[in-house]
Amino acid sequence: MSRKTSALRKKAKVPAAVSAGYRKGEETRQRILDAALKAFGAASFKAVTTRRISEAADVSLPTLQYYFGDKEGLYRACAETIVERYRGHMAMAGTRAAAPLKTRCVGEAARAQLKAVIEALGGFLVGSKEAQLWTPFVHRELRDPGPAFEILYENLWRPGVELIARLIARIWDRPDDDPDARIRALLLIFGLLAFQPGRSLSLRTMRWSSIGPEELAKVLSSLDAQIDAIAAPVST
Amino acid sequence: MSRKTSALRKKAKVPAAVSAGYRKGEETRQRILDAALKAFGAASFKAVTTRRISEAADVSLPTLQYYFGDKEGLYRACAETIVERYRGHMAMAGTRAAAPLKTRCVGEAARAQLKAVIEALGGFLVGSKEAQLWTPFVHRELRDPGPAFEILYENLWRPGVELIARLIARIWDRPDDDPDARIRALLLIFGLLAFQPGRSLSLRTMRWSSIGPEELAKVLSSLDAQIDAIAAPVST
DNA sequence: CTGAATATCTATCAAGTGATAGAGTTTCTG
DNA sequence: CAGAAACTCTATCACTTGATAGATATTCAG
Repeated sequence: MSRKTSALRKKAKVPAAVSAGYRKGEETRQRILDAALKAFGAASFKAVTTRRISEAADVSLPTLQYYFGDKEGLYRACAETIVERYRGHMAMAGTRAAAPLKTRCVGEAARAQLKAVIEALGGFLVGSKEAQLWTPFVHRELRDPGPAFEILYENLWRPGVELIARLIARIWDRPDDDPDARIRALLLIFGLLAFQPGRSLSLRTMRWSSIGPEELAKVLSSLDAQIDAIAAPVST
Repeated sequence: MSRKTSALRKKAKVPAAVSAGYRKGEETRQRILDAALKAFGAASFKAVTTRRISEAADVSLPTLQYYFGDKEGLYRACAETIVERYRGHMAMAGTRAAAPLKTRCVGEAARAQLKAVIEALGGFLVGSKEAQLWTPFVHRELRDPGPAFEILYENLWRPGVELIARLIARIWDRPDDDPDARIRALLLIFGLLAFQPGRSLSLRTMRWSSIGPEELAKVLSSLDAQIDAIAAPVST
């Protein structure tokens, strides 16, 4: 009877795998997912072939279909996995960051919080080995929306932007959904993204050979300066 | 004998077309190029099929090979075309912007220049109908380098970053190649890019239905504020 | 230990892809 | 008006790709 684990498996035609009773191929499923994550991180949906993934995962081609229905299902599963793992990674920083929103922190307190959030985000994006892998996937999908857009937008992008926009709004002592704060948040985040999705460009521009703690520190310092300089806009 | 027009045509096996003496299919070549530009703008290299391009250009498949050798040649030709047309579009702003570098403009003068450049760039990226088309192409290629990376990097990215970095350096009265200025330039440019390559994300975030003159003005206003806030960094 | 559910494999398919061969058609030079 | 060069087309190939069929192996509850 094999009940589907989580969400509906695309066409549900082959709910397959990871049933209730006994499992063992769960490991296989994970192996495939890892290979897919790496592959889709490195190239576009079309450019990645299911065959190569199956080879990397050391399974036979049909095994992919068995576990994920079709290529798109696998792709979607990757997005879900990223969201899950991201939550794990940012748990600490996330808690530390979401809290002050409930609190009545404004002005300088918000500014400090914002710096902390940016630092955490920067540290994750640049420092984490896994992020290195997902980032291309996430941004490729976000920039030209595909089957996984909604998942990533709702669970990664939106919460992130929302958080930062609110903190900026608090610095200005404005309502949480202030449009100017949103713009500012976008500018800030995309700036940071220069050093991850845009890493290859930044490396060349800066004549760095890699972005380590030292380089990251310089970037964060620049971002801090930018945050320090955030003052209430002239008009709305 | 048909001598090749410009650069070596990939394998030069089929230098073809656009020879010296008489031509007429130059128009066809252009038609193909336009179709390819649009196609490669909308999807990745792999995702675009030469057939679809040929259909859009209303020619037969082999015609593409005749003019551009192979798919990659066509792709490269697109990059070259973008560079050319970009030069045309930014001629005024470019001249207006490159001049002050020779001049001994510093401090506030440089700041004003920087604003002008950003405004010009923003206006082009968001306003121009063509930019709408190229931007995805350019950034996809720049973010994960393909056959056209060098062309685009050297002719679009590098000059742009260089210009802006220098202007920032002048605001600080620092040497032209100041690393902090470079970082700042990257942050600034990527921020602006939020509203073009990252357009779909920004639209959703801002709850805008499009980015017209009104929206652009708000973005530029925010960028201006950011430029106004550029003060010499604490340390190097 | 047995048998049903699960897991995985070896072909094999049908569709689509980039590219070429080679024959016609048009276009301009002399 | 030749006739050579440029242009464009109709097949057709060789190959890749995602997916399925159907047999086989594995696993675990009882």
